[in-house]
Amino acid sequence: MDFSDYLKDHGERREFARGSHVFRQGDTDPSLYFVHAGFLKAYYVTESGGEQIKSFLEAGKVIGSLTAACAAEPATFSLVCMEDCVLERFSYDHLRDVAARHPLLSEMVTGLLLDLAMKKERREYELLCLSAEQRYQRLLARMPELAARVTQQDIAAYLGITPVALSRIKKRLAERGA
Amino acid sequence: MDFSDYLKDHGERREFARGSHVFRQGDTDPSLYFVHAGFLKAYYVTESGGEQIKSFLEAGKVIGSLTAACAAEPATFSLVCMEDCVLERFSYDHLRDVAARHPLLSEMVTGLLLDLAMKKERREYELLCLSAEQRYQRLLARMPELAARVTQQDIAAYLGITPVALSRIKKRLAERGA
DNA sequence: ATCGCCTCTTAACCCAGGTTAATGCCGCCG
DNA sequence: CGGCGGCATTAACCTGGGTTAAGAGGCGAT
Repeated sequence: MDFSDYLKDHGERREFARGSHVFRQGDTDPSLYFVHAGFLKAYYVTESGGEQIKSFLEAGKVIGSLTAACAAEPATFSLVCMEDCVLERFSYDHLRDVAARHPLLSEMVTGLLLDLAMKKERREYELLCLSAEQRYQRLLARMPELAARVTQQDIAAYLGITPVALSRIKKRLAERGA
Repeated sequence: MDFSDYLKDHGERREFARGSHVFRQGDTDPSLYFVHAGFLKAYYVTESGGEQIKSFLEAGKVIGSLTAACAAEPATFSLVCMEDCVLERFSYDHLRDVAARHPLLSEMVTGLLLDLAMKKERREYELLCLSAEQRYQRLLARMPELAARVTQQDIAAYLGITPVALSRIKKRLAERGA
């Protein structure tokens, strides 16, 4: 039994329209979601009302609130669809139960967590050690299709800056590059 | 078999003097380390030569380079002892092998990864959404003993700012608080 | 004791990014 | 068709943090 078998047996297929929320910051939805198709963003709302983007999710990714799924605490971020999406809903607790009897699945779970931890670590490095300009260039290198798919506002919110600052950065790069 | 049993059977006890490195950025040491006693810092060296601290490690924590342990790539950070340390060295691959036959241990491994992922996520949130001043206050709240154990330079490097900026922040807080 | 080294603080100046606001553009809706 | 709302860009001004440098303890070594 591998992950796609598990989803076939125990996943609940759910469709979301562009713009609709899967869950919101503060909700206690303990589900995880596998992205079949579509494109989503996970974002924090800061106390001053600003929106900062935690990550973009494309087909093939798994997403959900760790705090809600594993610690029974409210989600620290919101998840919204930027395109029409097809998700497969499942429960982390249930997956772990089943994985306990299926080595292949179990390996996949630790692989998932490992992958998540490494991604977060890379993001930590970028936020801690790189300038906004360097983060922008890395983002373009890693997700070249992103520029077409999302607004400058969202790219800025991912980088942790304002759209105004991003516009300045692009101008700087264009001048230096040309 | 639980984790302390595993360490007893398969861990290699190693002692490090204050100031010595366990591994350095770029090394390919695939080991993980359990901290028996002491205090360490994990830090990145940026291209401009600056030092940014990824995390502080106290007794009871597990640390190692994910990239080196799981992806056979060089470590992205260095690990140095800030006090004399006693570590227990083990291999992630081996632990996973053994865990495959010991449910308790296996649960402990996923718990470890989960804990790591949640910590990284919190740090990501702080770096993305909070000001240096807010990060400083949170750090004090979370690790009140830290101020005594490390220098202002290290606290600043953890926050992602310079010691000069940290000094200014403390002055601001003192003036506002008084 | 004193020298040297290191840490912390403070000040002066600089720069990246935040804020606000104006402009132009595009797409949508009536 | 015209109007309107959202997005991107640009400019002007402000602010937090970086940089450099100076001075003030603290402390171990000679």
